[in-house]
Amino acid sequence: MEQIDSDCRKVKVTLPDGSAIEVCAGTTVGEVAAMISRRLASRAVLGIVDGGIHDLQHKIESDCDLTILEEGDERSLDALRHTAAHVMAQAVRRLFPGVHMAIGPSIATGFYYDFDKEGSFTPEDLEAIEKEMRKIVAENLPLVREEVPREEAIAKLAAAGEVFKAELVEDLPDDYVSFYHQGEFSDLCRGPHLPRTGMLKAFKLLNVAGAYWRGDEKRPMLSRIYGTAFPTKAELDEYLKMLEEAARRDHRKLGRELDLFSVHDEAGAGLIFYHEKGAALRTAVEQFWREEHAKRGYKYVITPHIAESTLWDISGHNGYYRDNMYFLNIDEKEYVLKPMNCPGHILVYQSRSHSYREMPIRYCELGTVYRYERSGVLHGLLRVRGFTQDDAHLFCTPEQLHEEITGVIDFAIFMLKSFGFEEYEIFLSTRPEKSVGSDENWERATAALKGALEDHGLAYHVDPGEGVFYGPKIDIKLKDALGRMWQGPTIQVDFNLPERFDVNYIGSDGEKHRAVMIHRVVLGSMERFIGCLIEQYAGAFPVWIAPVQAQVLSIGERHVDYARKVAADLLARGFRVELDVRDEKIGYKIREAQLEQVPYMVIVGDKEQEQGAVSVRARRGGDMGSMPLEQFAGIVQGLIDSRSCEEV
RNA sequence: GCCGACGUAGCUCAAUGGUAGAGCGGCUGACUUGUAAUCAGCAGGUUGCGGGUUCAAUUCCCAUCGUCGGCUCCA
Repeated sequence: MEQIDSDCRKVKVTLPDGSAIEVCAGTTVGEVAAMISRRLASRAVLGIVDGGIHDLQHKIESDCDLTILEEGDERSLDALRHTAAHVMAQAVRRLFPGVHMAIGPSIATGFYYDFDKEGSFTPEDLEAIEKEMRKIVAENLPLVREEVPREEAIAKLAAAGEVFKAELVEDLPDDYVSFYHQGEFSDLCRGPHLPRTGMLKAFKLLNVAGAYWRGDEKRPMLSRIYGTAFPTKAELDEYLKMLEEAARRDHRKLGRELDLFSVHDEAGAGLIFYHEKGAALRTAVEQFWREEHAKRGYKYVITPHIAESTLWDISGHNGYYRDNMYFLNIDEKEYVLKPMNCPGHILVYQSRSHSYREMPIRYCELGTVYRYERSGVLHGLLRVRGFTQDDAHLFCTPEQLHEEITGVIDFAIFMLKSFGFEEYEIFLSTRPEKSVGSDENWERATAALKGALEDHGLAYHVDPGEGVFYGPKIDIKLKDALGRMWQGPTIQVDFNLPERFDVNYIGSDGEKHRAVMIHRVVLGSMERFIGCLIEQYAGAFPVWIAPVQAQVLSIGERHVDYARKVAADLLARGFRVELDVRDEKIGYKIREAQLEQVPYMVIVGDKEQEQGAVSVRARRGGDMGSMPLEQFAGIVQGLIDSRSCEEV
């Protein structure tokens, strides 16, 4: 144990095991680690001081709880990646001296750094940068924190031409800002960081991309390099393997391989053509959707795809949504290809008056809408220009709002669960600065949304002020194979359209009252949902939605008639069945059906033909042996009825 | 839309300025098949589309459409 200077001010440091040591005020976290053990000193990377994460060079000035984090600790991952970002920036500065740095944080999957560079980085540049990074790691430079007065920092950065960095400091409220130095490199940074560059063991630069400074398209376009880093090579390799695995699950790849859908240059970007199998999948989902809506008191309506511009003047879309709309000119009149279903549903509602006794009224429609999306954002099925919303509009009294919202959230969660989605995130967006509707209504609706989430015990994030101008909303975001989030179900309260269209009901007092409207989708859109579904199941759909539920395979020529009979029987029972009587070996046919992820292969040869039976092979379980056709049909029907993800 | 990469047979990918090739798939034939690929032959391309440079362009340049990775926005 180190000698403690007896006349220093003593502070008590409590360790996780409850023991405490006394050290002089000003002792660093790293020095405390060294007092505890030599091993800890060599492995320590960071310290948690009273819950806050700090560098080893952080000075302890008062009594505190301290946890020393060792290399590999999950809680040090952010710092590790942030350090990797600095090392990358240092490498870039060495190789491209004229380049200025913007911002370089750690992110959920790694880190990035934005640079202002003439031209952009090439893949060869990335290799060179990575090589230089390894050199910097080998140099094992210590990262040293320095506090600098704000104004001095701004002057220093401005003098160095680091305008982006200077701007960042301008926006910081503190009197002092911190810099981290490693060798010849220094960077404005809040920290914390690993103690030395040598502790960076496993990293990889992944790709380059353009990114606007501060995400603002009016500001300069910077070059962003993405990379990732892990405590160990094994973890990095595992992550890279996961990326490869994700690429295999990519719905665009599977969509082609499984013959589900396509897009065509001739037709235009972002427009989806469902092939027979994709359509079968979608139809299965839709059928379930319709049944569940009927059960919950929704009434299906059908509205036109185009409507005169005047309708969109009333709704206001012609103003604020115009950039996203497609227009048609017919007989010198302007028509709009509908970007939303709401005005149509309102017209249905408005076609006669409604009593409070009828409320709530729930109209639903699988309504296909078209929205202009900028070319750069299109993405397979997940972001398209023509899509079918699984839409519904609920008209209710203000008093019914809470119950309706609760019902919708319940419904949305039920739908996600039915399709095996367990991972999603919920966002509640509250009133923005510019909005319509009374304080009372906003409060009531926001409370209803919040209350419904809490009733369900659902964790959610609040996006303050991120609501739409017409009302608060809940968004549920689904993850794709790569973990990117896509908005699926959404529930939006609307105070605007009821005003614009004068949507009302007759109350018990015989007077007209303003109805409240809820827009909601419980899947999102069919396109996006199907896309997520493909990735969710990696193409191996549960039997109840599988495009082909069973494929009948004949062994030889003399079994063709029997195979046809079996297939016809299964078809008649309502199953989705395909027949393969090609002149091929059974192994070949099985392989093909297997690659297409058909849940059940029904194999018929001499034995089956004699016994009037079928031999069943499951895509997962393999050979299930011979059984009467009736029995097989029963198994499949059972799985369909229970919407089971498990297979026999 | 912006930044960058990419676009060759249905699919996956070769061909770095000199007449475009493979595997899989497709078609035809032979084999008559028992639980993840039988063999042989044949067909298939105005190299996304349009310009330009060149004696000559898949290859170099420009423009355009599309795809991919991001930025921004949204179901």
